[in-house]
Amino acid sequence: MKTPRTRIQKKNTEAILEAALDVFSAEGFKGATLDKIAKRAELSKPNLLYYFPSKEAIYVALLGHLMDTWMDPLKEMRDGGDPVEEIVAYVLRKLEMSRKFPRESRLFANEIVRGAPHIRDMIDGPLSELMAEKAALIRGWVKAGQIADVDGYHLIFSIWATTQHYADFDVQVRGLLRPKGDAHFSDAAKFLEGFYRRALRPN
Amino acid sequence: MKTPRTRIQKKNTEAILEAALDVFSAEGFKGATLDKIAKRAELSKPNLLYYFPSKEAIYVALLGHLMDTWMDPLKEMRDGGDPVEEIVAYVLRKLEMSRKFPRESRLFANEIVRGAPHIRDMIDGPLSELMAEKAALIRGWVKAGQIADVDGYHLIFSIWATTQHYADFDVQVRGLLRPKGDAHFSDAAKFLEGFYRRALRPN
DNA sequence: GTCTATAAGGTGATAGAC
DNA sequence: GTCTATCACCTTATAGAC
Repeated sequence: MKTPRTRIQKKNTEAILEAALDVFSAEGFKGATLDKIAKRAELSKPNLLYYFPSKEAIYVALLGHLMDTWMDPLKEMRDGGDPVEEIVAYVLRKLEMSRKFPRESRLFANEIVRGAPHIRDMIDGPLSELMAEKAALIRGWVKAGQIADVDGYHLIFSIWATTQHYADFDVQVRGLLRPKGDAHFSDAAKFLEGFYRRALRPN
Repeated sequence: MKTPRTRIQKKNTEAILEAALDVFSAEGFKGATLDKIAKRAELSKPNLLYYFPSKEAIYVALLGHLMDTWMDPLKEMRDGGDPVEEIVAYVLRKLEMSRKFPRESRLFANEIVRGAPHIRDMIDGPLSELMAEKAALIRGWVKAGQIADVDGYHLIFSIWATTQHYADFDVQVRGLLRPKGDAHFSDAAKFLEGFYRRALRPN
């Protein structure tokens, strides 16, 4: 990505990333074309390639740009207060991310289903460390008898899975529930809250 | 798909579908090429197109071929016996599907993330009916006080999400757990079994 | 039924004018 | 910085020999 200097450059760079998020999340890396991204960003195709050297560069910039946002909700799960409430709060934050940022969720889903060729390093590095830290936190809660005996890794996997499902499989969820707008998200929140509360309650 | 008449035709048709499952599940519809499928099926590219009229025809045949297999575990969840055990058994069947058929899971994941352009009818038709039936079954169990008060649709979504996660996000799961082979699946089974049992236990 | 050759169209990226 | 024109490549699909 060209480091934006003028106001126009900043605006165009942002327009490109916004358009790229639209197209890559909906069609995957291969399915996306520079034509579609250019049209949505209201730029010519060569002009896209003035700001980014290649299609892959746009994709990588987008993933890097969003990675931190994606890991933030988990970072906020901390010790202090009631562990069950801490975990339930994380579940609800993550579900809210699915509601507000479904394209971002699908972008990562696409990338990981394909074997995560562009973010392997992120998974093996920063995400792995964050995961280890939070799994240890959960282990501590289990040992202190504050929550039921669960494995931290699989608990977090289950939270990712259940919440991202509403973004990644949106079409299926809507096809089966036929909700008006996002109405089903409050049902999902109610379900998940009760579910995790019961499953985590000690003894 | 050509209706297989000779032994050779049957063998080739199967080889094509097997190769197509490999390639489509790993690369998505757009990312897959006839070259890759032909090479893996050990046929020439025009020979592929002798058996199937187009790339899309192979893809559609594959999805149709696998749809029933994919819905079967849910069909087997029935009334009779302890409802909690019935649901837990479904969870474990579904997890076993993720272990044994990860490519199939990723094929559907790819398709649905992209908006399910080829299986919309299946979702709105047969799957919708099956879902309604099983949601009603769960509602009955709730009303009889045999399981905790949960919404059937969201319960089934959570089961799909948590179990398919181990197939669809396999790379991420392995990157974080570094398991030997499929060793982590028994941990996942243990986690999910305990989790659903506690969450569903009435009062 | 299976092959080689190739048509036809799309796509990422570059050249060069302005 | 942005555009028009275009190249080089890849991919689906077909033609036609055997």
